[in-house]
Amino acid sequence: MKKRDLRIEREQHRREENKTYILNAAESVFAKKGFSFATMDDIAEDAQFSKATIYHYFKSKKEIFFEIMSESLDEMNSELMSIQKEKTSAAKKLKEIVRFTFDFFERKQNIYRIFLMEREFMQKFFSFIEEKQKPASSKRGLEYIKNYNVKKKVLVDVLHRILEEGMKSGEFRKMDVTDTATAFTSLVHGFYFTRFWREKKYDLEECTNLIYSIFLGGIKKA
Amino acid sequence: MKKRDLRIEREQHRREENKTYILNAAESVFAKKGFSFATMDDIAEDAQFSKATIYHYFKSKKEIFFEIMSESLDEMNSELMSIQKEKTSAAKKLKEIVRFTFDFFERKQNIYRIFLMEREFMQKFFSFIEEKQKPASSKRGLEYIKNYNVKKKVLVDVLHRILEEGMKSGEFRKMDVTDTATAFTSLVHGFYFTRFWREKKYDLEECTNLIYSIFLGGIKKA
Amino acid sequence: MKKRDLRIEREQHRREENKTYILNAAESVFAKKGFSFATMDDIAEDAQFSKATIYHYFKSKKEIFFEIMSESLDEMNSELMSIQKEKTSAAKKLKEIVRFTFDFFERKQNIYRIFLMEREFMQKFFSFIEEKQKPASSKRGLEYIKNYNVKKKVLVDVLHRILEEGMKSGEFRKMDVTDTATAFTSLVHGFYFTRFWREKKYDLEECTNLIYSIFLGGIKKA
Amino acid sequence: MKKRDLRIEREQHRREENKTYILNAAESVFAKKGFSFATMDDIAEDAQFSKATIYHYFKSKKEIFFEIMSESLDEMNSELMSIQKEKTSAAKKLKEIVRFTFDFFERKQNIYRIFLMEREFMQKFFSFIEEKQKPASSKRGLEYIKNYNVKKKVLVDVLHRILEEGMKSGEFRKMDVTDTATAFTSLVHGFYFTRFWREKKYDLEECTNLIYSIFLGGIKKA
DNA sequence: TATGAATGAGCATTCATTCAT
DNA sequence: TATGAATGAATGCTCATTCAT
Repeated sequence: MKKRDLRIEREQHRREENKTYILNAAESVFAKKGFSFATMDDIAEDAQFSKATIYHYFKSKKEIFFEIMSESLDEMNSELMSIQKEKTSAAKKLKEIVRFTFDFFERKQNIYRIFLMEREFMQKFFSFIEEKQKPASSKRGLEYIKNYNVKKKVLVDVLHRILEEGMKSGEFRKMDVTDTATAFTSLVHGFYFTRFWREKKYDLEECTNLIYSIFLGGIKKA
Repeated sequence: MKKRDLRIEREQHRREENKTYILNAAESVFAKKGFSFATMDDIAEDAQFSKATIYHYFKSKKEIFFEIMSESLDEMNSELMSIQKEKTSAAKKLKEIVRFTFDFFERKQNIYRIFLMEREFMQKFFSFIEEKQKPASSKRGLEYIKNYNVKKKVLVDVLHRILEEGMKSGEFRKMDVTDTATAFTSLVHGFYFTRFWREKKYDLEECTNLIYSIFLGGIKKA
Repeated sequence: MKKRDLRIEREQHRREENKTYILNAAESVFAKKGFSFATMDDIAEDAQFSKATIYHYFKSKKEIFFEIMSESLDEMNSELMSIQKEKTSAAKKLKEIVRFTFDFFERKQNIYRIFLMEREFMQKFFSFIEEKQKPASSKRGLEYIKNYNVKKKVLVDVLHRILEEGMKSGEFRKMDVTDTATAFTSLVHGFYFTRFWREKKYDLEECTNLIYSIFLGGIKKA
Repeated sequence: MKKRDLRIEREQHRREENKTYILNAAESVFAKKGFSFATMDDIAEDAQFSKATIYHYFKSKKEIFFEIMSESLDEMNSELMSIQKEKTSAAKKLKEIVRFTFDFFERKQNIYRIFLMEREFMQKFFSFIEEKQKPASSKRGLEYIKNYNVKKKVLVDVLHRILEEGMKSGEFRKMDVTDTATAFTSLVHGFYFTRFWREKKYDLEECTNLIYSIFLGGIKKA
């Protein structure tokens, strides 16, 4: 009995492991080539499996992509929630978020970029790719979006809560929380996005400090 | 002689006109479908020319895309320089830039998005698409990039000058100009990029004010 | 003006000619391999065009197949109608139909076989192939079927009219026309279908006589 | 010893049972989808076994198909021989054969259709499918064909004998037996084959009577 | 024995680009 | 100049069959 259980467990473990290999390979390929330029052959080669085997584990290229996005969001969410629970000032939490975000983006590279452009991407994704396919998969697309929106919500909530804390504690001036959160996100994500635009390169510490200081203090002379 | 000149001139004029038709059609198609999902057939249909004719005016899909980007940059540059020349405070100029940028992005839609993601896109574009093709076109790619960098420089310079003005005049506190310009660009572009992320939608005036106020004053309680 | 017209005409002629080449190639391939085993590569190779060119002329493998069936029906119909108009006895007309049918089948080979099994084939064809595709093409499928049924009707009508003539003229005994036509069709088509079953092979004259004699006189001793 | 025998017997029995399950499942799938559209996955799912298990019992999709055909032939043969042994008139035996055949076809549906088209199918089957494979399996194909021809012979023989009986007894007029048997088979099978062609549907009794009456009496006025 | 995993060989279809007129 | 025709090279996905446990 035990033996059997163990074997099944081991099998399942291997299955999970293989899925992970494929997901990693795919992430790397997507990052290098973007969604449409990445081919299943690329992914298969990178994962060292045959193309057909990839289809054993995932239904389609799309599914692989969504899986990657979903896992990234999970990782991000868990870290953000742990930052929010820390017992420090709101300002420090904001700074931590900036630092974590840059670090995370760096690790996740282009994947996260695609994910942030979402609506445009999704739009294209669903209205273009799916419209050409069986209506059945459209539903699947909607599921992904729903699932995805839920996860995204966490990120927004954490930010709102920290800003509220800071206003209550007097660290921050009273402002509309949503607007402020919007500006914060814009600044952080925008900094990452536009990084290739710049001549000057910033390391993690530098950019954290720059963003933090501008967001806190603005540029106006007191 | 004169007659001949006129004929050539007329011919050239027609040629320019046709190029513009195609460029407009392509812009609309790219905006709707993105670069890779847009097909030459789409563009040809939209422009009401045959596909082969498109190739009489442009060497490739890529060239069309670069042409569009290049023209957008020209338009942007001319406007930014005229803002810079205005005889108002640096703060007001900054606000004008914010407003113009949002308006411009709105008009250019996805095209500008692609353009802003540039390096990532270019990277993919050149290292990936071109590497598979005749080395000849790589040179062409480099030309595009050079031409493009020159135009981009204008944009950065304008910003630097305005910030310097503001610091000199005492409107802004003394900061590193490059860093501050970077933060400004990040905030503005980031705000535009992440717009699909948000539940709340902002109109031109609202977002101009929000960005301007955060950038000027920060969030810290004085 | 004339020149231009001629050129256009010639062009169109060439187009028609190419379509015919492809159709012939496809007919031969379908005949040899059947619908599902026939590949577009086979057809392209046989037609001496690139696969992509085939798609220039026809939307899909399916469309090619339907085109072939449709043209076959047209040919058959025009011949049957001309037989019906002849000024001979009903019995002779029947014999002519038998002869023509065998000859036609021989020329059209397996294509006609597929076409005769129709409902089974179509059923499979539409419910299986199409269900996997965009709903749009289902409509196209229906159009084909409608068009096809109309053409089929001609064949049935001709037979009915000849049998009625024969009964009126006293050549045939009074029977239900529909039933008799059914039996006739069954016998003729059945003879062709089961030909591979048999050891003994029949030439056109032999089988025409056999079928004609059995159908007219039965096997019962008077 | 005895124990061992029982175990082996039981094992073999189970094996036979499983084969039957699979064959039934396959028959149903082939009937619904035809040979090429039926996938081993379909069959495995229907049989509630894993695909690999199917391969434990049968060498290939082809083998499954031939097994089904072979069993059908056995069933048909045993019934036909029992009809031939009945002590009635040749005419009545013919009618019984018509009735049985329609009933049998109805039960076997598309399977029998495929089987009747045999040569065309086989042709495709062997010259096309097999030629691409190891020559070894070609031999296997030949075995199938041989085995199959033997079984088919029974069917032909029964018919010949009945017709001879009828001619001897004076029920039927003197005709070439082979030709007459050919016509009979053509009529019966043809009637079944072309059934989807018809608007009017016939039940078992109706079509038995129609075919019987035409075959016996022909359509000519006495 | 039974099965999940793995795969090679295909296949219909698409698309940027070139060619001939 | 303008265009219909032609095509090579992909591309996502499928499936009968084999393998390892």
